[in-house]
Amino acid sequence: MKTYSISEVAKELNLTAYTLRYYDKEGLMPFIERTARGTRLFKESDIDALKIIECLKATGMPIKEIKNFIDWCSEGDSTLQQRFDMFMERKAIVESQLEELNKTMELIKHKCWYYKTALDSGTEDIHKNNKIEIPFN
Amino acid sequence: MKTYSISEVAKELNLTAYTLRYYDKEGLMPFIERTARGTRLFKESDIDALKIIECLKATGMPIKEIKNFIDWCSEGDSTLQQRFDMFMERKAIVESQLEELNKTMELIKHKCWYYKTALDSGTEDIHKNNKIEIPFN
DNA sequence: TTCATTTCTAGAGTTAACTCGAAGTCTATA
DNA sequence: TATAGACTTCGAGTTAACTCTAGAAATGAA
Repeated sequence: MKTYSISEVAKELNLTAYTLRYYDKEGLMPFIERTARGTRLFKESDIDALKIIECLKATGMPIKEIKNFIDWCSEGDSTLQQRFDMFMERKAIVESQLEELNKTMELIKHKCWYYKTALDSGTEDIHKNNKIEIPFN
Repeated sequence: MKTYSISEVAKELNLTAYTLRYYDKEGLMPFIERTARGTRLFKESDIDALKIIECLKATGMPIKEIKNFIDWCSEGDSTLQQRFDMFMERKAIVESQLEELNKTMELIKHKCWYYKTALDSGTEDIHKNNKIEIPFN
């Protein structure tokens, strides 16, 4: 079975080897095998697991909570409910993050328009005293 | 003109007074007026400006960069182009954040399905050796 | 008037997530 | 055989963004 070195994995996941060792130190990678000399050997399935970890990080989950999930995975079927609940909770969180980010986008777009019209007229004063019609707010 | 105390503003924006003072210390609020005794007096327009600051923070912009923008605002029309460019750049950044977050959502949804089916059958083994058809990946 | 509450500043402390340096080992090539 | 480069651990250092403490001063209610 093909294995990968820490720097190969780091490159693939756009992380550094330092970061991967830090994750290991924090208990996120109990499944990684080692050579007799202690060098980490990453399998394809380990890279997949790291992608899940990156996914959870992307939802803003702190590393200590991700570790709980990893521990549940090691404990087997008795923790299926916790793991399901966790992902359902994450889903709700990402939904509200998307909502928030869409609101942010609307405001940013409004500002783009605001500065575009200001640039066109040469001054921000165009937006004072109702000198221009505002299409949205 | 109605004014607000620091704790009133903190409450409205879901921040703490500590955080607002920290923003002020970092130069994000050069426009806030003070009483003769030094107490901050927030106007409606100050709250609006703080909402823009929160919006920029929501895009992941660090406070030092937000300060640059605040400084440009104080400099007047000569910085309109920089400010326009900045918001256009933020727009591109939020677009890619939305894209990323949508991908994250897909993976999370997949995991919800994965654990739902595992729970239904009582074991995660259902997902080993093609025992179940995977609708997406 | 006394007591609680709120404000202020300066500066110290906290936390998460890296990020790196030092010192040592192992392997592959010149 | 030596020497460059990748790997290891341990522990220290960094950074951003708060978060709080201390001590002083003002304000408002009982």
